[in-house]
Amino acid sequence: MAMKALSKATIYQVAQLAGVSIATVSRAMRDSDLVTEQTRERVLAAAKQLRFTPSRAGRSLAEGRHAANGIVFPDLVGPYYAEVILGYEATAAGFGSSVLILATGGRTDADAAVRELATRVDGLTVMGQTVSDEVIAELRLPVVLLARDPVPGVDTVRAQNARTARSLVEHLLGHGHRRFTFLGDPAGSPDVRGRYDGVRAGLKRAGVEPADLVPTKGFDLEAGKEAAKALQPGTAVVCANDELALGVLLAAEEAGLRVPQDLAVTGWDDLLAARFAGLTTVRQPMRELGATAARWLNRRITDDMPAAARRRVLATQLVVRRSCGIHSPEVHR
Amino acid sequence: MAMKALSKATIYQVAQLAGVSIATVSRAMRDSDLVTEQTRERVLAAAKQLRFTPSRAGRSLAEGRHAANGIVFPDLVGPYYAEVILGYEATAAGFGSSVLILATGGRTDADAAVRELATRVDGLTVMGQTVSDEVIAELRLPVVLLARDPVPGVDTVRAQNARTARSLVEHLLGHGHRRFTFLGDPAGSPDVRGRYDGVRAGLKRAGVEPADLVPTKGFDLEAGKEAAKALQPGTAVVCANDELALGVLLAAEEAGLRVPQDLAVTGWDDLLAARFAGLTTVRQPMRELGATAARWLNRRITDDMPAAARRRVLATQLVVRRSCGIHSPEVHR
DNA sequence: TTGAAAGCGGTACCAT
DNA sequence: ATGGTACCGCTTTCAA
Repeated sequence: MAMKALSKATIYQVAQLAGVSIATVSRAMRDSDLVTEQTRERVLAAAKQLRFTPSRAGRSLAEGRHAANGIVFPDLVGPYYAEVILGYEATAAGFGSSVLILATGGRTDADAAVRELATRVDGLTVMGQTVSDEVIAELRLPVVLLARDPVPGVDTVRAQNARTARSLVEHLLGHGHRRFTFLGDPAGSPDVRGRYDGVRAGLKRAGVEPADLVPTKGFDLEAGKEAAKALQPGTAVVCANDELALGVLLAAEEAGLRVPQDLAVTGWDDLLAARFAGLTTVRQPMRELGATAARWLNRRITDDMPAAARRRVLATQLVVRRSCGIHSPEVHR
Repeated sequence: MAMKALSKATIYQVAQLAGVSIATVSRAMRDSDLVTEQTRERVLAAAKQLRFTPSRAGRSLAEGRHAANGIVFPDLVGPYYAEVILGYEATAAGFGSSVLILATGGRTDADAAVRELATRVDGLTVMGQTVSDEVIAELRLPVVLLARDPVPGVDTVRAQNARTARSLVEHLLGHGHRRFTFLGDPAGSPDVRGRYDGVRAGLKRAGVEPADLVPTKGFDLEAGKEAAKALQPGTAVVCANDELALGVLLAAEEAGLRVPQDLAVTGWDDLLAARFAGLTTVRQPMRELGATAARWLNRRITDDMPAAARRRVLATQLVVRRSCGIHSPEVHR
């Protein structure tokens, strides 16, 4: 007994079984009117019996659209990207759009992968450090940039970096810190560069000597621990993200340095771990970033008129805990 | 001047420009042989000039495959799923397969969404508590189950739950704990049920009275804090995951309870935060789970012969820190 | 080596 | 209200 039934049913088979044309089947399964209720029932019954599901490829070809869009990101390590993508997926789903993901991290053929992805979707959201502007420019479909420097004519959604970094510096200055180190590679991502710029601006404005820049090779715990070796006691270490900062915390403990007395440390992202490590950091609206990108992309795909490129910078928020300096009675958690 | 150039080029236009048939274009862009080097060059030049990229829909329809597969998961909150998906994507990419994601959390039409997804891919990986076995059974394509109870005839990849949970209990017993509470909803996911079963088995074997079951409505920090209200001092609280445990830790601190003296707490997942909270927990090979699923799915898609269903349980590892009880000199981090 | 043409599985226009 | 049919863009025989 062969399992013939396993092969997918086509619209032709449904039409035959229902005794109608394929056009009628197509209508019955989509348009409300233009088909007798009686006919529709017959068609639906046949479709059910055959377990018919319209072929996505056939549809896409005929409709000239994929009903899907993609998001390109560097990596998925740490909760940051995951949260962004979740916000993205949820919003895209609301528009009836499937989501394809592409992590460029650790890939040598990122450009090719993005081009290939571009053939499967109606639009693309491109995050941070993934592919060059050139690749993006030659993409022939709607694009939204996320956490990335703007490109003329392309929508861009970002989180506040420089300004909040300045606030962070001011807070540290308030603690009496005068020696600063920035940990992380500003060339590693636009976000990090923004944060670094903000730190420099804040120090300059206060007339304090510029921060030492200690580039890291990555943005994870290990990179932080490694980089911490070069740190001088009595320094305020502003880290590009929480994981680096947590690495520094670990290294400091091993080295017997007290935080914040011997070393002040701050992060960025407000991961769950930051709360338990007592790490002063900056919170970003991650889901909202993803949701906004998805919304804008959908608009680009749907709209006919080529509206002017939009840009938005979502606010971020300083979260003060104990790693940045001794605070008065208030308990920060 | 209309931007005609923006419309996508088709194989016909390339053929015309190169002065050959579409068949030749198709060959030139794929097969190595069967085409003169000279012809190929001409075709590639034309393709380049027109910025031609084969239509994915056209291809899929002709080839009868999508070169894509999907993964269905409950949610993306917390690093757990993100890690699994990252491992999955990386491996799938190695097979030249794109990845579509679908989060069923907070969706009322999960079944329909999964069915729709099934039309866009060559195979599907389905995680934990997302859709019913019935839906999976009626799917007419290769499926791999991840962190989910096996279904006859379907490949399943899971992480060790019960056994490590027993080890965890034994460790707690070693600390002298005799009153246990399990925090989390065993009905909420197969993983959690496995952990609960392991705890019960461990206690039963030791002749200790069964653990109190305190179901939570979710698996996040808030749920943990909320549930903590019902906890009695002097109890060992085994939580279904780290976030719940961290919530308990927070609540304990607020209530002035010392951990582990007044309350022993354990989690599951070994999130980054667990390390900083000193939380005893269990580490899972998250990326490896995803990678294995992707590998198996690819095999199902590629292989012709319907091999017997495979099952694998990946090992997990107890990570002892200070929340479970007072340890001797060793410092656990 | 190359071309003509038959699908692949739908959608939608044009008749009837 | 329904059917016939021309696409949608590509792959792959089958001939030449």
